[in-house]
Amino acid sequence: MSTADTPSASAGRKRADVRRNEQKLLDAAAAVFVRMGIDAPVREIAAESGLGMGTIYRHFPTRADLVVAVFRHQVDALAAAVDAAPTAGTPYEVLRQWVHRFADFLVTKHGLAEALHSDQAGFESLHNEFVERLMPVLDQLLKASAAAGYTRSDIRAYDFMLAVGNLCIGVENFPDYQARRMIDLLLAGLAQTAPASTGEEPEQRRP
Amino acid sequence: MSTADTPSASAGRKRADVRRNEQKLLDAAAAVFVRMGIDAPVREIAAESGLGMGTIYRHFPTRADLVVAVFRHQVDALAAAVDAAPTAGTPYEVLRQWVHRFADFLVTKHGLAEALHSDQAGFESLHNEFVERLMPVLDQLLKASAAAGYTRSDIRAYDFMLAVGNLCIGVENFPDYQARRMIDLLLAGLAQTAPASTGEEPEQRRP
DNA sequence: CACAATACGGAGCGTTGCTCCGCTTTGCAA
DNA sequence: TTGCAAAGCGGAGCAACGCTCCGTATTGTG
Repeated sequence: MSTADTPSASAGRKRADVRRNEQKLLDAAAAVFVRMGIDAPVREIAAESGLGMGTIYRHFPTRADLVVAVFRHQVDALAAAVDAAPTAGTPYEVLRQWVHRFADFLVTKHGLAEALHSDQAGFESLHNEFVERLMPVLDQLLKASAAAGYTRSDIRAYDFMLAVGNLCIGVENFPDYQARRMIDLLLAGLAQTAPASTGEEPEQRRP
Repeated sequence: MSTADTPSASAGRKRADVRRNEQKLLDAAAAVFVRMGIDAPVREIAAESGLGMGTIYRHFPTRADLVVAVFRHQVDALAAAVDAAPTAGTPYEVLRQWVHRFADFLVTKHGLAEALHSDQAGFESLHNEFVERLMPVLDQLLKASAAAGYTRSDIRAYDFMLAVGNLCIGVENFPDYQARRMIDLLLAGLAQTAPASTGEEPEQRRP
């Protein structure tokens, strides 16, 4: 549990009830998202939190903003993961592992992947949040892998990120669909030299 | 224009007004889908057709059924394309071209790709229609290409079809996203031998 | 031409995301 | 402690959606 992060965004001098309610909201939303998925009605979150609709919408102007807030620290963790990783293999392997972690994150949040690419009004903020936080990381991984000669260098991080996100769509509704396999296929398409399934050749120079 | 197919489904002895209205509905729906996308309100289609809500829902129990009916002949054409094609290259090239045609179809119908993988109630029929009609074709293409040694043989048509469909999601809302490139990447991942960007080596035996 | 069978129309239901404004709570200053 | 603006809260209400229901109109056959 403890799904929402610290008092976080704007710890600056706020009324006590505001901080308290923001936390309540984040906790309630997190619980409801787990129980009913990202698409849960706002009223449900209001009920869970014991607060009113108005309160929700003052704290988070749109449903998407609430979603962003709930998952922000997990997105941060994902963004930070690239530094923390002790280079556990070739750049390609590092890229590969990060992509899978990204996919796991999307898949475990019911409906997140779908929402990310939704045309629903207001959901651009969700898209933007992900792009802003995660694309630089992916770009870095892609460039490193390409520079070391493992993968093509003509693939934009933006496209690749959206693609991976897209491939995660439908895992819930169509249990037969094996998103992981398809992500691996995409990664295989990226590799330009050896399949590099087990990176055992650190003979490439790295920048 | 002429987006709806023949009197088609159930030409069997029906009241004249029924046939007439079904056609009106299909034409109106096709027009509205082009103008406002797949997600257009049913009321809009009712207005366009000059008919009432009740009529729509008697002919097509759910919005998804209407969508299926409108695009059925295009799906048929896609399914038939594989036979018509005079084997314009290696099996891999044939597969590749068909996949791109499939993608083009999805992309040009605003919101179709999204709807295909939606969890919205009633939209399973859309999914099913596509899987039933198109998966056998794709399976055949995949098997042919694999048998000729061009591509991996461990990829299921179902997964691959959903993946390609998924990659088409978001083209409308995020103009920067290059779905085609990502589909090519997936196809590249499928190839296990040469990149085969221009199939010029017909030295593989074919069954 | 009459009349049963069939189909139509659109008001209405339940559900959404989001807004609006009268009422309550808070925390500083007296 | 207490008074009182400023700030925040609650939930009825609005518009839009998919879909249903049933009184009325249309059809085609005896």
